[in-house]
Amino acid sequence: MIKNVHGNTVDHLGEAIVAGHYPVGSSIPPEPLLCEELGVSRTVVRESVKSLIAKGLVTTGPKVGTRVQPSDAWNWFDPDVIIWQSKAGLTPEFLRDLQDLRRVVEPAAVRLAAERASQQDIADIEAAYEGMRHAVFEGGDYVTYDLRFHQGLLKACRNRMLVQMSKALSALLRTSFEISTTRKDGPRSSLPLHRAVLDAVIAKNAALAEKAILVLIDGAHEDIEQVLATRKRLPKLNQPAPHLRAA
Amino acid sequence: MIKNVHGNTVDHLGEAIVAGHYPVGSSIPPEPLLCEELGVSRTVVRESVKSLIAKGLVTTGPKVGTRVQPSDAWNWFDPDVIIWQSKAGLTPEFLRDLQDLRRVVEPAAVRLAAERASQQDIADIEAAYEGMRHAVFEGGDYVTYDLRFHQGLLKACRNRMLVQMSKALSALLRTSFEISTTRKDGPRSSLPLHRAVLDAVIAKNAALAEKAILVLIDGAHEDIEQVLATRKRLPKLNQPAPHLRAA
DNA sequence: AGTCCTAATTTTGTATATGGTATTATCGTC
DNA sequence: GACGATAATACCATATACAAAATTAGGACT
Repeated sequence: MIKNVHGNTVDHLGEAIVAGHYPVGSSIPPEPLLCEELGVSRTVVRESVKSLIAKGLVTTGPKVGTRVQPSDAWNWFDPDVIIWQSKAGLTPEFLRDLQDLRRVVEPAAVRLAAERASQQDIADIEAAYEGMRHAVFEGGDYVTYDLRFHQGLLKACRNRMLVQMSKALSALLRTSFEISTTRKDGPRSSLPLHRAVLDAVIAKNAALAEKAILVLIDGAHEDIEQVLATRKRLPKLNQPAPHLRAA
Repeated sequence: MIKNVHGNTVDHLGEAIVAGHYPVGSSIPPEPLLCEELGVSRTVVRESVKSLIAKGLVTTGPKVGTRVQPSDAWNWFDPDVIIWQSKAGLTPEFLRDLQDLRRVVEPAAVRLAAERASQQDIADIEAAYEGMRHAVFEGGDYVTYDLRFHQGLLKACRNRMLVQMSKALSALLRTSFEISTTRKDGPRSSLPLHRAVLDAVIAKNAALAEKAILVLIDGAHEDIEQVLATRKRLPKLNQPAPHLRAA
């Protein structure tokens, strides 16, 4: 799990900031303190902070310190930021935002995919579907293939920005999929829905594909809400603060 | 224009990479070379490279050097990356991707805005519209208010991810607006279209708002294509290579 | 006593030097 | 000719020194 000092430091600081351990607008401990706190050199701290700046999480200035930016200032499509957010905990607001985004992006993307998908794109999606089917009936990693399915759809748009969004969505969807698939019959029941989307894309029927994926998205959201409702601990979980120490 | 050594170095390297000055998959000059080439210390180079890693433009490794990643690996929603791409030149592919994205995001966003916009949101958009009107009839910076108008619409969705997208789109739209508004009657003719969108949002008529903004988007795209057609120099401009030296 | 200007302090910004480590390539041996 | 050890390369990490900038405090003047 250990990679290098820099990566670990960035992750540690990023998680802490996203989790809200440092109040927004205020300064995080100055560099020397972070050094001995994390047991790394100042160079590493500085390079890590530069990475955080690049992701929009903080700003720096002489004497003013390193201030954490308000949450709507940072790059929500950065995979790292999304992973940190997922680790910090899935707030209801976060899930609602994600659901909005899916409903905005995926239907439109599927329309484009239906128009533009190449043979190779369709083959990739088909392979992902096969993986899902295999996982349901004979065991395997369902989530990975589910992700690949949706990524394949986004890739089929042949649009760099939508592909980028698929990368960001992947990090988002992984966490939500892992929740929604805890429903015992979730994967099995969603399988035909995926099939419907794929068939519509193959048939180049944009309208039908859009309709099919909307069913899929809303179903997944419903699953998540049900799962969250059953495992509900706190009605309001703003800072779940798992505070796991990254030794 | 000069800010600090780090920012300039990041910009310089970022622009060079996005502009394609370094072949994809190959290595950029090793750190010592970059130091004397840019006239900065290794510390700055290393911190800058860390920023580029954070934006997904490069990967590093001992001995392998700093390799530029394929273009579909970097964070296209990072404002910096988008600005660099805009500086490097607007390729037809880039404009097509942008047009796709606008058609995907903005109509859906306007639907949400029509449902959720608060009084403050509407007031902000109204103010932006007023700025546009003023710019048209009495002179002023049209593009800035045009941007603010569209940003206001995205903000009205009350969704952090869509807000993030509005930031990215802003960088994109600024360049395209600056092109499309060179058409003498462009702003004047698009003014009523903006008004129609805003009115539909105020009336909470989601369907109408969506229809109105589609007209707006397609009109803008048409303007851009016409302008590009008249100022066409090269049919294929992959690497405009302005190669401006950031002294 | 209040206000403004100046200076000191704190914290980040920049530069340089040094040793370590991992990867790759080359050379030698089997 | 193929495999393994060695050497070179380039990033990884640390330590130190100095500069720049902004805040804060103190002092002087009104």
